[in-house]
Amino acid sequence: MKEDKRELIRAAAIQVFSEKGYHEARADEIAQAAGVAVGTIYNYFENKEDILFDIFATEFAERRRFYEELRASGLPVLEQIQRILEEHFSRLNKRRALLQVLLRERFEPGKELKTKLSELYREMVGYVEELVRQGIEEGWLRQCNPKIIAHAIFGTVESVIGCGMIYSEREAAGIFREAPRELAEFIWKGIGLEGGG
Amino acid sequence: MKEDKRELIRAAAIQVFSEKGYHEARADEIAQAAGVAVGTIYNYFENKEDILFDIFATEFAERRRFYEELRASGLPVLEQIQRILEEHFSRLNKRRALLQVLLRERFEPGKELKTKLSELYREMVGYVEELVRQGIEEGWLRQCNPKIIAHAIFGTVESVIGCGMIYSEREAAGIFREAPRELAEFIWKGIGLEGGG
Amino acid sequence: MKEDKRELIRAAAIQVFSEKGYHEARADEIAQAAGVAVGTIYNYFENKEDILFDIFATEFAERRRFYEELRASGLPVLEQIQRILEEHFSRLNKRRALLQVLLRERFEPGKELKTKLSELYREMVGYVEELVRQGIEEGWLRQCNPKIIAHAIFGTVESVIGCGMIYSEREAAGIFREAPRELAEFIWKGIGLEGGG
Amino acid sequence: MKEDKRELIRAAAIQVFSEKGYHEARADEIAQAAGVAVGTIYNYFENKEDILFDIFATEFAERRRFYEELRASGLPVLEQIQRILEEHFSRLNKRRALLQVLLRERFEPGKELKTKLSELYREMVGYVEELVRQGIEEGWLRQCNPKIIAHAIFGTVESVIGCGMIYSEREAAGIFREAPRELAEFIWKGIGLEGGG
DNA sequence: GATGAATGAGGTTTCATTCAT
DNA sequence: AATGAATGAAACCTCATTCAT
Repeated sequence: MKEDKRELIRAAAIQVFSEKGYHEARADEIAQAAGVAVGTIYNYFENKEDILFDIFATEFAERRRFYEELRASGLPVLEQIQRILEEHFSRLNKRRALLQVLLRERFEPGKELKTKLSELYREMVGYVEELVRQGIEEGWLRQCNPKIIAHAIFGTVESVIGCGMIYSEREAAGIFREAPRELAEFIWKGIGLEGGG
Repeated sequence: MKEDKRELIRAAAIQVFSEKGYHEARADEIAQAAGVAVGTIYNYFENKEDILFDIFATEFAERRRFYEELRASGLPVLEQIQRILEEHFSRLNKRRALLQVLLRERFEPGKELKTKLSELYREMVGYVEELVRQGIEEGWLRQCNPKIIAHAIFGTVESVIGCGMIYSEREAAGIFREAPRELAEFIWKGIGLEGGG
Repeated sequence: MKEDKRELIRAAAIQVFSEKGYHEARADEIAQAAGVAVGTIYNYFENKEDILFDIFATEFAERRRFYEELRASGLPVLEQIQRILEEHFSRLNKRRALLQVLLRERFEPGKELKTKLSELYREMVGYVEELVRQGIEEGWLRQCNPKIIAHAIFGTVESVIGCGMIYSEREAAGIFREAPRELAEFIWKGIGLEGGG
Repeated sequence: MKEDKRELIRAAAIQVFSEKGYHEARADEIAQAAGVAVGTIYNYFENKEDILFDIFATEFAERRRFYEELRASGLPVLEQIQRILEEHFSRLNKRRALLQVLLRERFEPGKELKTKLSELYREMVGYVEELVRQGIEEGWLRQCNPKIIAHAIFGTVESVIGCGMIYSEREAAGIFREAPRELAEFIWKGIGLEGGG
């Protein structure tokens, strides 16, 4: 019940943030989108920033869980990376608004939020960085700088999310359909052993 | 003379935007950073949005010129891509603030600005897309979706700029030093012909 | 039963009002201090103002009873004034919070509340004024303006209550201990017949 | 010029605060009373609290100067006390609104303001306390607790100011006319040597 | 009668923009 | 052309009060 309302507001905020951006999103709009009064928002969140932070924290908690299950799975590193991409893209359509918010606001400055979001983001990239590092050690991946490559991988994925913001709905849909396969191959060839498979 | 002052304000705005983000940047701060009065800003720019747009437009005009010279150069496609990366990274350190602004605000919504920025961004990616398309046709690059791959390339590059915002100065410096070589290899292997080089 | 709850809320309100002042006191805080839900407050009081008014009215009703008993007692005027001071100070420690509220909010404006409180306050002072007037008529007190002197007497007493708000607990305790004797002498000499006693 | 505007706003605030009390006074009302836009207030003051503090600080700085000149004057203590009362009452009519604000809000709570105002108030009373202490030492005044008596003196004076808030304009005027003489006598007899003069 | 989540009017404050100097 | 004080619309957020449970 209580969590329902909080969830409702978060969902509305994701929608509005994705349409207008965090700064352009007005508290009343979020309230209206959630079908509640403005004041209600503030019964569940400290302030507007807190909503944004909560969106990041919730999503990243979910990802963290996913990554840790994966890590515990004992699957080969390459397969783990594939799973991450699959997972990511399989949810892209359902959660486009969310991902756009994450993409757009991840460097959002403003006191502590900036620091908090940076931490979360670094942690996310950190998981992939670790995978890459293992891959190299285990000889599945070519020699490379794991941090830079991890960021590059995130970058390729994020660029596709960004397409949702600059192309028409129709065009974006096509991109989203093909992107998983295209990117997997791009990344795979980009970091795999030469001539590898 | 007149352009000097305008340039001064733009430079100040880039600095402030990169530190605080477009929305958190106050007109007064920009003025102060530029060493002029607030009112002066409005003698050279319509409004705050206009400054941001001008930053994008100026930078993109420069890139456009660069791309077009490159296109006219008749160099092999692969070399052209290399030149783009070189150009990009060789200027990264001098222009970090600018690139951070471009990265952070490129999806900035708000009426017409969004449309304008999207257009500029699409155009930029379009150049690379075209190169990739040519590369495939000419048999230098493997079969792939040029639009998606062009975005992916942009994504890898942007991800490195983003590092400047989430790591310490020291750590970022290290990343910036190694990134050009790392990314060039990543991209090259990612899109080159198998076993190619 | 019913009155118990009302009493509980009033007591909590006195506490919170004395700590934060009427305006800074939040309905939730009062509820929490009373150990009830916010809604419950509104089963016993019209609104926040009503609580404040009730605090004044209750206290003033008590004082009124005291003054009228005193008046009916037929005691000499001077003794009556002494009794008032005694009564006041003997209860000061037990009811510091209440007296601070009365002191702080007695000129509280706001539509009808102001008028009501002013009336109550005028009435209180009126009792003393009347005593002073009688004292003069009966020749026990020197010639003076009874209204002004009555206010002055109230003022001296109130100033001591105010000490509770600006000095440390320890220092205030010392003041409260000595104040009754000091003020009684001050007032007595101030209004008594010259050389009188 | 710049100070004129600040002065204008302060004066308007005194007026509005005295009519409605600090908490009921709305920023727009102050602006309107000052004949400026709301925003202008915030070019001269941090926030609403800052205006109130400034009113106190300005007035108390003035009093401090007056007290220190007096102290340096070498006048007999009793005369100094008389001068303080004279000064106070001679300005009462011109500055009724100001004094009402000071009276009403001196215990105003709210974070730091409370502490600051308490300090200022303690300092004010401290001057009189010191005078009383000297008076006792020099044998002009009877033995008494200087701190309590200083507060009592302030209390008598404040009570008269309070009359301005509970009586009609007409009645208050009469009180203000007679109060200086009445109070001076009351205080004088209250603290002077018995049978003294 | 008690509860406390929901409400939304209304307050303070910010800050892009203007314009008289 | 430069200035920067003045502007006031608009945003965030608070909190007294209500009312369904």
